[in-house]
Amino acid sequence: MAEDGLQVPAASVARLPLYLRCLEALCADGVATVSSSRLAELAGVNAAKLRKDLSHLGSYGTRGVGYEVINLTHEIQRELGLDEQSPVIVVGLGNLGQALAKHGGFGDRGFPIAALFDVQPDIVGMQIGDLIVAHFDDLAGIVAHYKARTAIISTPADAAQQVTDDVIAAGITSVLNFAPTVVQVGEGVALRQVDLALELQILSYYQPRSDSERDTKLRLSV
Amino acid sequence: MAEDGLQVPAASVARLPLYLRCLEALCADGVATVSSSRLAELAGVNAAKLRKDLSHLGSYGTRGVGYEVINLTHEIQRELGLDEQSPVIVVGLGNLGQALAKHGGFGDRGFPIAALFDVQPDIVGMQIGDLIVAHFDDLAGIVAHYKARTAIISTPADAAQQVTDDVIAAGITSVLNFAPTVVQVGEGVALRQVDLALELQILSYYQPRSDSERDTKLRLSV
DNA sequence: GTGCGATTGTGAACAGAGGCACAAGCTTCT
DNA sequence: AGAAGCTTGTGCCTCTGTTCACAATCGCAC
Repeated sequence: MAEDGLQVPAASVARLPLYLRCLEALCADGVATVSSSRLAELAGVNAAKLRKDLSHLGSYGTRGVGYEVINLTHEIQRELGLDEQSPVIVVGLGNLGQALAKHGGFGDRGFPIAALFDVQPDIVGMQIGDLIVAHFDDLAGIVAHYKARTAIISTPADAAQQVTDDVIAAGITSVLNFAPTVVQVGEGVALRQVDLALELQILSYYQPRSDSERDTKLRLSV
Repeated sequence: MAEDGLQVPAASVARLPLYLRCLEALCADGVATVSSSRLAELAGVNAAKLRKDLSHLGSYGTRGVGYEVINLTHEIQRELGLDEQSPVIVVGLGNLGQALAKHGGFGDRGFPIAALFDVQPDIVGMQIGDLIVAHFDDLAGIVAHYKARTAIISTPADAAQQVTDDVIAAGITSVLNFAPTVVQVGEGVALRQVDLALELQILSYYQPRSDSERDTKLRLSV
């Protein structure tokens, strides 16, 4: 099935970066070869699922041996389009936005932060890390200059949709939304939404509760 | 099917907080009643799916009319176990941890931050928001005192598993892990993992790419 | 060169989630 | 009271995703 060009299932795509992170850890430990069962254990998934996920990007394992760590790393990176750097902008530099801007994990993984935007007078002009916060009015030119394709939205909820529309108009094609609201994007724009408080509420359901009509049986989440 | 006590499907549970947030917005706008199609539009989901999700917690709609906003809000809160406050601790107060600690969205939604922990001498004792960062050695007593059940882990990756084991030993039963590594928990502990860089890598796959063997057809994510 | 233990890749069965479409049931209007 | 018009709740079908289990294949030892 190698090189068939057909799309990888969304569920598999969502796990590939996880495998990648595990592979990088193995590589750092000097491990040259890894079996599906070992890698699956590290990633916390079923081994057969991992093999099927990897099979979508071709046959890069060796039967009887396993996967060559470096090789598999590169294949996943290629499949995800991580072979080149992709500059990212951050819009909205409140607490969370500032933390994201200072967070080293993005640049390390091929997503250097190219520019920061806000509209608040006390935030525009502020230095965060190596960057100065620009005014959102200057969005279009800066996005074009850095060829940024991805935007992280960490504005208040009521600004998120407008900001999303604006960054898309400026040429952004991927949006990662941290604002606590649903945003809509048109065709051809990829979107992921992360809501921190929402995660806690989901966890809350799985809390043991003996108080009321709910049975006390525990259920594990993923 | 009301009050049947059977578990709500995980996919539905993950959406309930989303509906809750939309309902709160409607309530703030003074809307008293909402139809499944309107609420689904706000939440960005299919109306039939929304109705099915809600049906898992009983019949709280009125045919021909819709759902009473306040009533439905309370039913979802009850189902998720949000009727009482659930104190949360944060472990690891680097950039991200500090932002999470200062983030107002948790306390507003029933998850007051009860205590902060770190081990770095320059961070322990620091004031963040209203709280002073405690040393992780004092974990057990503080968790017991506040009856905290949920921990947010925002430590470096290499500390995450040990910290997770420790907080569980101290009585925590829900873990929200932001450290960029997979952590394992035993039976009876709920876990969710959020990795920010991972989200960008997933988005990367859906970027239009004309460079290589990949077809250029766009695929939208959720 | 042959056999053996290990591991991949995948067909097939299974489970879970999603969505259509419609009957049931409520409200309102005449 | 009866009819009309909505909207919910849900049976059923489809599709996606997961898991099992095993044949195919590899490296290595002898």
